[in-house]
Amino acid sequence: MASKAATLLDLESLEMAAECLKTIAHPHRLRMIQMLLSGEYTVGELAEACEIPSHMASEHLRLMKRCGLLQAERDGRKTYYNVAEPHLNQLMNCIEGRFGAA
Amino acid sequence: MASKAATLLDLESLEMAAECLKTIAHPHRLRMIQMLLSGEYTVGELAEACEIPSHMASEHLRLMKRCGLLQAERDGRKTYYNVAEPHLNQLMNCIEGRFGAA
DNA sequence: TTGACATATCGTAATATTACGATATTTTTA
DNA sequence: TAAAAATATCGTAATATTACGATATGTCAA
Repeated sequence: MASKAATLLDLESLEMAAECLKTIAHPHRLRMIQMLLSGEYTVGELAEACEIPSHMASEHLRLMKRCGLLQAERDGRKTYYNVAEPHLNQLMNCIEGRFGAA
Repeated sequence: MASKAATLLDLESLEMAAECLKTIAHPHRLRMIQMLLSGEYTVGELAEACEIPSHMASEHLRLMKRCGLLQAERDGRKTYYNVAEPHLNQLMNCIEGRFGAA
């Protein structure tokens, strides 16, 4: 536990944070993140879980990869995605704590 | 510490979560939330801190109030806003942990 | 009541996001 | 090489969001 400083973030950091949150703020993307926090999945698997065509899943994944949330690893003709940003786990815990039935 | 269940949220919950995150995902709104986590502020104070006209601050605050993140309390001709959703504190910690210089 | 102050709402133009059909790329198998 | 599978990208129409001037509402003080 380091400095639990109450310093306000500067505008530039807030803009980056906002862009990142905006990327996460989509039901299908939240579902994908939730799945990926427990392991790797292919585009097709994620698409099926979200009940969307795989080319749309691919696009969602591209956006999340672009801002550093995910990373991809190709194996043959499949692409496995996984979580690149460790803070996503904590963030998802917040969301589950707020919106989970529990 | 209750059930740290890894259950996936249903689509409806994810949609609510997404809408909430989308509301937060804006640099001025993040700044307002960060300030409000340390106490009450008026529309004018928040507007000045964000360097935006107060009628725009009012609009941002209305959106955050609408989805239950904030609540307002009028005192004379001023309106004091404060945090209504306790999870915001934890969520902001995540964001500060990720984007703070620290 | 009048004027000033603080906040809220409306209308709308500019911009951003989303979904999705069409098409392209990469890789495996026949 | 040809065909199929798995992803990725492009173009664009529909929709949503944002900023902001104009205007309205509510409150206080003279």
